[in-house]
Amino acid sequence: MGDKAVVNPRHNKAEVFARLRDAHAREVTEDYVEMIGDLIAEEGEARSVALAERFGVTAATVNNTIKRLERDGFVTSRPYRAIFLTEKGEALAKKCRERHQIVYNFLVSIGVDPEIAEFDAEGIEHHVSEETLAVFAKETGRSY
Amino acid sequence: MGDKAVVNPRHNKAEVFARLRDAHAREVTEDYVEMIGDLIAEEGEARSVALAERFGVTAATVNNTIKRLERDGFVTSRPYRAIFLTEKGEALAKKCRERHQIVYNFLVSIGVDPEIAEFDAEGIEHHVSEETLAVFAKETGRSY
DNA sequence: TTTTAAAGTTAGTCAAGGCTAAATTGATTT
DNA sequence: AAATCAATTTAGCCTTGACTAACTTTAAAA
Ligand SMILES: [Mn+2]
Ligand SMILES: [Mn+2]
Ligand SMILES: [Mn+2]
Ligand SMILES: [Mn+2]
Repeated sequence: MGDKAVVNPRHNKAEVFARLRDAHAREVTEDYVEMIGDLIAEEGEARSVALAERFGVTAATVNNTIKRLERDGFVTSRPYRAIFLTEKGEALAKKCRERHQIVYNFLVSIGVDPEIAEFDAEGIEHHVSEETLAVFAKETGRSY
Repeated sequence: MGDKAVVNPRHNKAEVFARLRDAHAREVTEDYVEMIGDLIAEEGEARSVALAERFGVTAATVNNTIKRLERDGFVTSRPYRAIFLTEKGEALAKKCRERHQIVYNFLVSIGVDPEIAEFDAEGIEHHVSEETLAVFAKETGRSY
């Protein structure tokens, strides 16, 4: 009787959180390659000082992060020189820029103030699956 | 002539990322108080072992986190006993549970598969401002 | 009531991502 | 060519959030 009724274990919650932790681990990398790409496009090159200013962190923090990105094959750099994206880095930057734009456009399209959308998109983008992104893209610009 | 054209500095990008880092710092706390609340509701009490199982982390990790939550005034606990939410913890749990539900419902309502929505909502919820949340709530259930 | 198993704790390690302060290098002025 | 200034790097520190391995306590079985 009763039997603890394991009616619907559905899926392990643990899977959800494992994926969340994965997304987490990629966030800084994604924002950096995107920003490095932006800087190269806007100013011709990406310097540490510009990254530090845009992210609001110290030069030392940028240095550490760039070393990590280099280790992971997303950028190349030589001491006291500018930072460049590898092909792998450019590919990721492109993906992230497009994703960012889709999220931002979607938020604005449903009525979120553009200023607010800019804040929220910066975080949301890292947690949007391909599937959800596709829905966002499809829904954007609809007349509600 | 030219003058470097500082046409539209708008707001500092740095603000956006500062807020992102803030949201980050709150994520684990938010997921824990929500989960502790769920466990108390579902099973009468919140034990470490259940938290470890649901988050997919080790018992040691749960222990560390609970100590931090206790330090920050969200929970109380005594050695080898269950974990309880303080009023502050309950208030946060309630807010997070509602927010989580609104995000999840919204995703499903625009056509995201419920399984996928469960994954994405777990991350997105922490990056949705009050303003965006209000828009999500309003848009949910519309006929598109 | 003793034994055993499960739950919880402690100690020690690690990587990411922040910081400050000090040293170094490169670029611009004088 | 020196001197100076800005940019970058290095060293050392911190917290969070993860782990393993070993230990302790509580609860359940025998
Ligand atoms: Mn971002
Ligand atoms: Mn971005
Ligand atoms: Mn969450
Ligand atoms: Mn949640």
